[in-house]
Amino acid sequence: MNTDKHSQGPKKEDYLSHIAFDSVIFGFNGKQLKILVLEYQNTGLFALPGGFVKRNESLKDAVTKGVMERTGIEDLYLEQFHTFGNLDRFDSKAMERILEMNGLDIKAHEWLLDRFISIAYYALINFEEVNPIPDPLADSIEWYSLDELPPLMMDHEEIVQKALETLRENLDKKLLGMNLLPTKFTMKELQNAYEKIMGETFKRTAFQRRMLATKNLVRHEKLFTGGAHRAPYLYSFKIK
Amino acid sequence: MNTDKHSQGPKKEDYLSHIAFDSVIFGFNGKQLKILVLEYQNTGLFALPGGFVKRNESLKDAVTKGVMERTGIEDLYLEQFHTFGNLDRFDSKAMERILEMNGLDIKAHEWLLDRFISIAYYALINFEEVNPIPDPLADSIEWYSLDELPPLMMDHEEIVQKALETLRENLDKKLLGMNLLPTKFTMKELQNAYEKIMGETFKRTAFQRRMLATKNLVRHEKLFTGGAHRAPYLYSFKIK
DNA sequence: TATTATTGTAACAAACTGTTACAATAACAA
DNA sequence: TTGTTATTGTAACAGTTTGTTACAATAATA
Repeated sequence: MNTDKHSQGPKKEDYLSHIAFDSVIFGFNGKQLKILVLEYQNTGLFALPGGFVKRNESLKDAVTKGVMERTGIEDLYLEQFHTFGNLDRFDSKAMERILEMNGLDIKAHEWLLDRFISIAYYALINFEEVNPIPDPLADSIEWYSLDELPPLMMDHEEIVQKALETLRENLDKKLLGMNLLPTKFTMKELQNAYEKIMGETFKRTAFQRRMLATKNLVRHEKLFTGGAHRAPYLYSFKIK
Repeated sequence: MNTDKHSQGPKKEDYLSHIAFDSVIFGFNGKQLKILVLEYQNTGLFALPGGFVKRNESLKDAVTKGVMERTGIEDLYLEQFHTFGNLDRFDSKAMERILEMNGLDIKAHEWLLDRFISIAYYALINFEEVNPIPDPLADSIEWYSLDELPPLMMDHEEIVQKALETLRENLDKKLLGMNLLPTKFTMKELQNAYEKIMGETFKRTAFQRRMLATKNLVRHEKLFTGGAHRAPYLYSFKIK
């Protein structure tokens, strides 16, 4: 029996039909904000990492497992932000091409060509801690800056936009405890994260005061980088 | 051929399997905040109005149509707030009972006993403008205050909680143009709506100043109610 | 010990919020 | 007409938060 990854795709009977998930995985390294995009084998098609929900697993578990398989990270910040259910959101031609280029039998995977409703989640991680792993059907997975995204298939660009909007709305409430930054970080790194996500700049002093006023930061030792200037303190988020 | 409403339920082939929607329909009349709850025929089971998505209609259209069928309102404020996908969220025994009590053949409707993922929306309407219409399978649909809800089936109480949380978070951003209030309303009615939704009281003068500062209200003529006191102005939301 | 680049805070002003006070009504009664 | 009562619309003041500028406190290096 051929167990090569190209010999068999997801089996219809294992999954809930018509239901998919997509994930917008935001990565930050103290300087740049990027997202993970995968490219399907020989098709020139770019897409968000996604998957299907097994009949015997919860939606949340399916997404957690899916994102873990791409990033290797088990304990990440995941937030559901929207479910996409337009009629025009599935492109059976593209899916057919992906199956074909992966040597998968189209008849056996016909259920994948049907209409899907997709529940979208975003994740936040520090991309320097991650070695992304491609989808079984994809041959590459790469970090892309938001302003240098390749054209994404189906409605995936709309999904990214909505993810960014939601992240911006939630930033003040939910940046805490998330993994976008290393455990300990400087105020400048935190400000960079805010600025890259919000797409605007902040005054250093006001930003510092606002962050400290939240009482959600713990101050640690100073960070000596070798620069000829006063060393900044390191901070971490309080676990609530 | 029997066309009685009890003779046939939704047909499997018309709908996307495993996908449902539920709606939390908030109503306000200037004084009280309520939601619509329906009771299934002879079962003692209470539930949120919901439905399924046809294969050839968008998710949004399905929900809009569903809510319209219960309320008669075509043009309402609808917002998707969460998708519920836990394993324990479907109770096939309850569904079986509902089918049975409606004289529907269980075999023919077996797909309804399977696992469903539900996309939840909330709607905002002025409940004095509405004559709720029961589900084909339900025998009553009634307005209930949030603090006097009957026990709801499955995870519907959790859905209501999450709807209320989301509504509270969105109130300042999205109260505008919604139909919770009549087109023209007094500042007191607006304050009542805010207080009932947020579950807290506000100082009259500060509330009035805050609302006027948003620049989203248009002032109209005064409202003479016959009360022995200065008459309040009427306001409406600016259409943006 | 001076120089340079940053960081941490203080100080002041401007904007926003909370609270109190009070004048301006509508309806009604004397 | 003129009080009386209940409620509404604003102004005034205080307290709090936010924006801006200024400046002292370092780390490394010359």
